Amino acid sequence: MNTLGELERTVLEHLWSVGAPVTATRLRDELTDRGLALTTVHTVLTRLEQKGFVSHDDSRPRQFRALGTREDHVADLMHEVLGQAGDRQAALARFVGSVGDDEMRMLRELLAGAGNDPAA
Amino acid sequence: MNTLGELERTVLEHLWSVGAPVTATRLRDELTDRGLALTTVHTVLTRLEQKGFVSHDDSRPRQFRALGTREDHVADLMHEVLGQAGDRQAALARFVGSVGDDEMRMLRELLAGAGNDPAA
DNA sequence: CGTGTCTTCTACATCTCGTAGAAATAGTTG
DNA sequence: CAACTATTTCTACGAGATGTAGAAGACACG
Repeated sequence: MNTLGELERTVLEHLWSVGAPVTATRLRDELTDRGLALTTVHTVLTRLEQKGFVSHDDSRPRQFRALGTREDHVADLMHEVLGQAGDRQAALARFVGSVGDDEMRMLRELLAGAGNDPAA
Repeated sequence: MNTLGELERTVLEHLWSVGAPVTATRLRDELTDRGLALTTVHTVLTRLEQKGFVSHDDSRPRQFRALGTREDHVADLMHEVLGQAGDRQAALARFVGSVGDDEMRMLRELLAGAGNDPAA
């Protein structure tokens, strides 16, 4: 399922935050703290691509970009997780029951906005 | 995070569905399809215990039980996942936006029931 | 065409997980 | 209590995932 390693997540996180296509070199330079070799970055990017999180064009210094946003990804994961529950309603209930006040308000607004016609 | 292997999940799933403490022997017998050795079951139970999902008493044929329910677990995971989002609201929005009508209704009811005082 | 860069291949160490044998422990029964 | 059987704990190993990168191949530029 959520099969992403530490480094993979870090790299993907960067791609998400940058929001635009970037080169492997640039990624390596922005992750200086880890002192990674350029090839390492490439390997990770390739794996992320195989997993469907990233894609690259064929321009010379290859440009890598994330497919989808972090929020989309999180929403997807939430659905996957919810799918594991035997009783979805019970799980949702506990989830909703344990969100903070802020989020609770937020949810109400969101639900108010979404197609709110019981008899569509 | 959600670090549970296939077999680990299966066993935990069983513990959840049984709802009561069970012995390793019984677990092995209920998972006949996998033809597991009793020691394998023990190993898995031990690992699940180390991960905080299971506990056992010290009666002779040890009784293992799941800590928490499946729904609680799912709710927890949803929170963990949501925590990964940079913009929680955006993530929640996408999540809510992609739930089916049934779930949507369900959510409305849940929110209606929960402490609904905007100015507590 | 040579040189530095970028990309792809290949490799390896570590960790997790499935799986279980061997050894140690503890009741059970004569 | 001794022999036996059921349990539990230790230890191990193979496969797959992930972090990490060297070596080799492909390219553009002067």
